[in-house]
Amino acid sequence: MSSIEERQREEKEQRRRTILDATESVLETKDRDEMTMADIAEEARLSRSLLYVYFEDMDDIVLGVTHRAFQSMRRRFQSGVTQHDTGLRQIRAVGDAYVAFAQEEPTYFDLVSEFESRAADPEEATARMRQCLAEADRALEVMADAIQNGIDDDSIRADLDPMQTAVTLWGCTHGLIQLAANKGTGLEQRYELSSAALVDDGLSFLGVSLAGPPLNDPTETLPADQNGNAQA
Amino acid sequence: MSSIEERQREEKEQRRRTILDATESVLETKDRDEMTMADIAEEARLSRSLLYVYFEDMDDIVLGVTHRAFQSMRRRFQSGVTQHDTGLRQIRAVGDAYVAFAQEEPTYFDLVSEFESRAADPEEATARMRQCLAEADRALEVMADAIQNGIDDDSIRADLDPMQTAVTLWGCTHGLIQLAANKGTGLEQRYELSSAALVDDGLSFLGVSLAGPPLNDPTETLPADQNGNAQA
DNA sequence: CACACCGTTGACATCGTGTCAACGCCCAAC
DNA sequence: GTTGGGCGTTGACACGATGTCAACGGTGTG
Repeated sequence: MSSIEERQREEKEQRRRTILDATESVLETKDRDEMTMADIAEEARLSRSLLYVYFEDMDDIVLGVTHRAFQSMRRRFQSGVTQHDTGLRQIRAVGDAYVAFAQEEPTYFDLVSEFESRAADPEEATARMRQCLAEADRALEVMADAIQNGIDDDSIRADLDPMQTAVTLWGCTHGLIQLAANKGTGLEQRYELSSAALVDDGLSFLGVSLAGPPLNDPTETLPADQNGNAQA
Repeated sequence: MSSIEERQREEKEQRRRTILDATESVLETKDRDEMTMADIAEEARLSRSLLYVYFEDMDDIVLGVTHRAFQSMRRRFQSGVTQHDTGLRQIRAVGDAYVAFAQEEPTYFDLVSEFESRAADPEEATARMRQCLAEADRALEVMADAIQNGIDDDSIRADLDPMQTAVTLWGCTHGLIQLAANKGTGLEQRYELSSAALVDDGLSFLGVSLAGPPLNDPTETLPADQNGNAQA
């Protein structure tokens, strides 16, 4: 009986994968909000009702694909880190990996974007949402580790908190790529700015602050914020 | 007859404003994708059909409110710039203004976020979409001017292209605030990072690169990208 | 062989959207 | 003052998408 249950588990998991695969296919040609349950069902060659057996609703399905997206992203980050020596180069490799991720898997990148632009309330998140958050955390850990490496090998200034800096870089890089991807064509023809150069130079720009020189008194060159604190 | 036509124009414009006002009210409690035409009509005390006389569809209405959002944002940017002297302080003021914008008018900020996350195809954009793009461009001009001021008064390094840097800062700042706003509570309890400190420190972090020192050879400290070019 | 279980499906009720014909009101002309 | 046309306004309709439910069929079990 265990083998039967096991087979049933496997078949169930296989069908789950089939649905997610179909959803990915549909998302390659259609936008997320113009995709319909019927589209997914047709692509998966299943009845529409069956989708509701394996997933709560379309949000749930999309979150399943989003989880795959975060996995792919984290793997790219790790791969980038392991190919470089100094911490600064490692964190730059993460940025380049993120750019490649957005270019080569635009569907995944869009899902990550959408996930990031939605509020994730503390602990009332759904199970599949938590999966995504966990994977995103692992990606952040990879970045924080690289930053710590940089602090240790002196390629990154030591007054930075690794995790806070990782979050900062993640936010900046994401915003930069998203802007270039969506408004890039418009910017290119209005201001003669190449999207590729924009993000590459942008990553270098961020790198300056990582290695850069707020050695002792940043308030001298930069106005402190309202609270009076200037840097972590 | 001109007075009659004029009155009709005014009434028409007034009704348009009424609809946009109602939409804003609804958006303060409901998310954009759970808002319905019936909600707007009820809030505006009009019949649902009438909405289609003044706007194409809900996207069109939302774009109208989005235009207001961009206007408010640009005004805040300009106001921030005029209150400071050096270019570096001006651009920092724009960042602070953006943070205040996101905090004090979260509905507007969400609309800007959504607009930025959608692809704006070159010249097949709708009229109201172009209005938003134009307003965003004006905001970018404000930033670029501030950066140019900084280059002129030596508070910002001179090897930066003002417009490209404006776009870069805009993307980074937006990504940073969006991340803090949506994932902030989660980050606070998992890593003891305050959202406010995250964005404030993040802005300072960006300021470092603006004033910072890639004076002659950035390729020495930073790995060049695939194309071999390092900085604008 | 009969029964029970589970995966699967078509059909239904509900809701949101966009359109259309019809109604009523205001102004102009006769 | 009465008639007619134009315009703002509305209820009703058709369509499409969603989520649920009862019913069907095949497989393993007693």
